[in-house]
Amino acid sequence: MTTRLEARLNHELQETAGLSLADYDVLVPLSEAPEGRLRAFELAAGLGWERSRLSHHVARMERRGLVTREDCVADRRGAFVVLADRGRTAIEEAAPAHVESVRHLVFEGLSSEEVTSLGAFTESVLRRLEAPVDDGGGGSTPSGPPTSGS
Amino acid sequence: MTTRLEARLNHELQETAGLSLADYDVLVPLSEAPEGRLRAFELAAGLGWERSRLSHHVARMERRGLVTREDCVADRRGAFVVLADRGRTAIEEAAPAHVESVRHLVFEGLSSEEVTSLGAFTESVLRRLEAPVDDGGGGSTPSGPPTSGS
DNA sequence: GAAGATTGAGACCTCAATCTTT
DNA sequence: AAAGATTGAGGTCTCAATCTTC
Repeated sequence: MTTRLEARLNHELQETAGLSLADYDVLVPLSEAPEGRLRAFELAAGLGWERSRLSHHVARMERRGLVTREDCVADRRGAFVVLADRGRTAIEEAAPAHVESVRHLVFEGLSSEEVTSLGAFTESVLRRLEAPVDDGGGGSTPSGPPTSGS
Repeated sequence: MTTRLEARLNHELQETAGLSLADYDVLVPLSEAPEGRLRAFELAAGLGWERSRLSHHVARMERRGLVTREDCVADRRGAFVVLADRGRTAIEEAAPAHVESVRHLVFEGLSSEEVTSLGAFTESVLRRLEAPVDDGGGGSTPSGPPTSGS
């Protein structure tokens, strides 16, 4: 279900403003940041993305004129991702319809209690995902130290 | 959340039996089908996949010896996807741990009413996704017959 | 022409290696 | 050595042709 939902939202954004869902996810925090700039690692962490993914994605977005990259002077290893005019325009045009679409497809007809319990559910799954991997199926190792292998 | 959940399940399957989640999804219906054979279009429809996606994926799985393709004699346009021995072995080895993993990560601690209402939620979203796209943002078409076009 | 299937191009994501700076 | 970031390779998915058969 979530796969199809994302596909649908992706297509709507594509037709509305020529953005993918991933583009949208990148543009939102940028548009809310002071001066439309964020350090790459902060952006990646906020999105829960790998650095590498952000780097590739920003490269593609840069080619399309949605964002720019700038070197960071304070920490010369670092880089900023900066919202470009085209990016600002695109996100401002896309946002209202996208928000309404999510409301309609996902939240319509849900009571606020249902929304709350849905939120609690996703939180509980996320907690279990953060928890250390306890090997799931093997079963035969009683309680020894984790085998470092493979 | 679903993205991370899928990533986790994907990794566990990979380490358990060298399968991706998509491989698993293909192998399950095959292993339940008579003689381990299904027409490609049935398999695709059952999975909710595009034909093209299935074709690419089956090609990769065939290289790894998990499935085979056979021409259909009754309808010479068609093709069967056939479960190979390696595929049968892989799915039988992977299934128990995978099922347990899903149970643990997703359903653990949920009451049966919560499971029911979660199911109802996903169904209602799916229904809205099936429903004709009503254009979301434009708003200027009053109420005419649905435009037949794309 | 429509249905079943395949193919190639392009976008996307992950992993491991790499480079620079701290 | 560790942190920030980039790069290339390889797997994956979508879209738009294409091919064959109905």
